[in-house]
Amino acid sequence: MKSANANYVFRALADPTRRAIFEELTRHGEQTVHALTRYAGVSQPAVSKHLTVLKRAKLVRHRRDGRETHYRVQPDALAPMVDWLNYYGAFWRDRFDQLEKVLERMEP
Amino acid sequence: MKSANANYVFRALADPTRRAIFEELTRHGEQTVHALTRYAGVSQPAVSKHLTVLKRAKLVRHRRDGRETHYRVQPDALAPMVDWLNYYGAFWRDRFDQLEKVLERMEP
DNA sequence: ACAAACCATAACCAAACGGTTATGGTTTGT
DNA sequence: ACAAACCATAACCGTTTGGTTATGGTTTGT
Repeated sequence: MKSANANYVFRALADPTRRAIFEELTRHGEQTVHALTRYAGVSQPAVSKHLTVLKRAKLVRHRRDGRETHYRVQPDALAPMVDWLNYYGAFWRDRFDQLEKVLERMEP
Repeated sequence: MKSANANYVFRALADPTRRAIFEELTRHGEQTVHALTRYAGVSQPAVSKHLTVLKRAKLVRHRRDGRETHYRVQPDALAPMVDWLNYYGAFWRDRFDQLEKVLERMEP
């Protein structure tokens, strides 16, 4: 099995700027490269390159609309990392701690 | 909050060789550098350096015993990554998919 | 006592990385 | 029609990274 994508996902999220972009897209939804550039604190080409890396990992999708390109997260792409943690990382006790948090969020 | 360790954890696990070492230690328990070197397919100094990076992220601990050093995983150190996934990654719908897997594994 | 085993560190190297500025292609507004 | 806005790509650059070989310090076995 050993999804070749797992590598891309782990690599993509290793960089803090890339994580910040992903986090921003998660919190505030779809955004243009321009908006992300203002947020990220680096140049526009740098943001474009980061988005390319995130795209390679399928962590984001893009949608062109005229002269602007909107990016949004594709959270399913985190599956390899989640699976990896299920397997090698988290033990049952931790899992259940997380489950409690999840349930708390469901019925506040 | 923003644990500075999260960076180290994400970075450490970005490299496939390092992930392989961590996986090996998780599956087969504590091992010497020599054993890990045979497994990893790179030179012994390379393994030592990888172990240093994993140590920096607190993903492994070492225990000296005579001339050999035994390494073992410290899975708690994965907490920042688990937290991150809880927060930015998986939403509760996905969580339930995972939960099913967890339950399947619990009672086979 | 001595040779061999185990490991970490140093020194070095090519390649990858993350950033920059420059440029060009579309698209939009006037 | 034209200038400006938006984005991607190219070209470039210093630093980091992942690997190597060389070396030296402990520890073990004989």
